[in-house]
Amino acid sequence: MNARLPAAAELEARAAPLSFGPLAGIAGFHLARATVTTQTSFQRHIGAVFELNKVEFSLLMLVMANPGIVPKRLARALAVTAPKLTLLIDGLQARRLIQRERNAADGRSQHLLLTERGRKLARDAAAAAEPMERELLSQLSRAEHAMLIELLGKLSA
Amino acid sequence: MNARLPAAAELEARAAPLSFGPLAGIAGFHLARATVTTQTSFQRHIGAVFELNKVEFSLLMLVMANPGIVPKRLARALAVTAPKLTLLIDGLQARRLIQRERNAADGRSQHLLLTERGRKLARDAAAAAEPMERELLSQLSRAEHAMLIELLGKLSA
DNA sequence: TATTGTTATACTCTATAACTATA
DNA sequence: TATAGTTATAGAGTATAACAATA
Repeated sequence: MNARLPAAAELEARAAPLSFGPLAGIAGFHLARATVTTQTSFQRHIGAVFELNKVEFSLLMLVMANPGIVPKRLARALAVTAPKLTLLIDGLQARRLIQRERNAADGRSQHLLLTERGRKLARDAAAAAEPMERELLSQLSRAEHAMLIELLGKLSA
Repeated sequence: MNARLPAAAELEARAAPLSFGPLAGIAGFHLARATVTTQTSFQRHIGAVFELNKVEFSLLMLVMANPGIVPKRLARALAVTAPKLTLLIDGLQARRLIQRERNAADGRSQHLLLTERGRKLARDAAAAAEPMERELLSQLSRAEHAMLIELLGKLSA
């Protein structure tokens, strides 16, 4: 026995390697595992720094890239329900990062825009995403990274 | 205007295509989007049929492939906390799908095993995963599917 | 009547700490 | 004193239905 290892790590090292069984061929399972890695990385590079969760970050990026986007479209792009989106927008608006604007032609709908503060934070957060992706590139070559994104795109099309 | 389209779909068709902006190059964003697809497919092929959520399914697969596995290891493999795992095991045990067994050598730990019912359900659910993956293969070639799993594996390593 | 967005409510998931029983 | 697992509790995320305003 190796006395330098704590009990749990020792047991782990001795144990038979974990078998994935039928999960080995299931894309969704590997997707979920990979998400743990990207989520941890996101949290460190962006989440903790800008006090944004993954969906809030994506929301800001989409409003930045599509100024005036209507909530309905955003809800679908982010795969969140309308009530959840209302709360998300409420929160970001309370932080003065985005603002709602009434649609003059149709009083039911609204347009979303970044405030000046929101634009600055969105730019900074987008910049912080670069080292985050570089970190992932340490496990993937640049070609693999591009290939991964392409394949994932085919799945969500 | 095309009167056959409902208003929302019509507006959507007319709107500028959604720009991903900086999200376009962020693997985690595409991971989240692809997960929507795999999750929907999982729900239809397995979740609804066997009344299992994603984690319960993975748990059964891992216990099937690694009989006698200890909860601690399972918690890490599934990326769930120990308290959550307790509740998951409670639920599956109440359905008589898995059983806990005390470790004779160390009374603190336990081993997990499928019951006869659990084995049958796990086999059936694993079989149902095949058409599910075939459905994904309709959007990906077999080579792309294998490549995707390999790349995801590198991310979670 | 249908649609956009909101409010209300309940349910699940997740995270932390405190506890037990064993070692 | 440390570890495996459990219980308790609070917080966040998610889903549904019911609603108000507008079309």
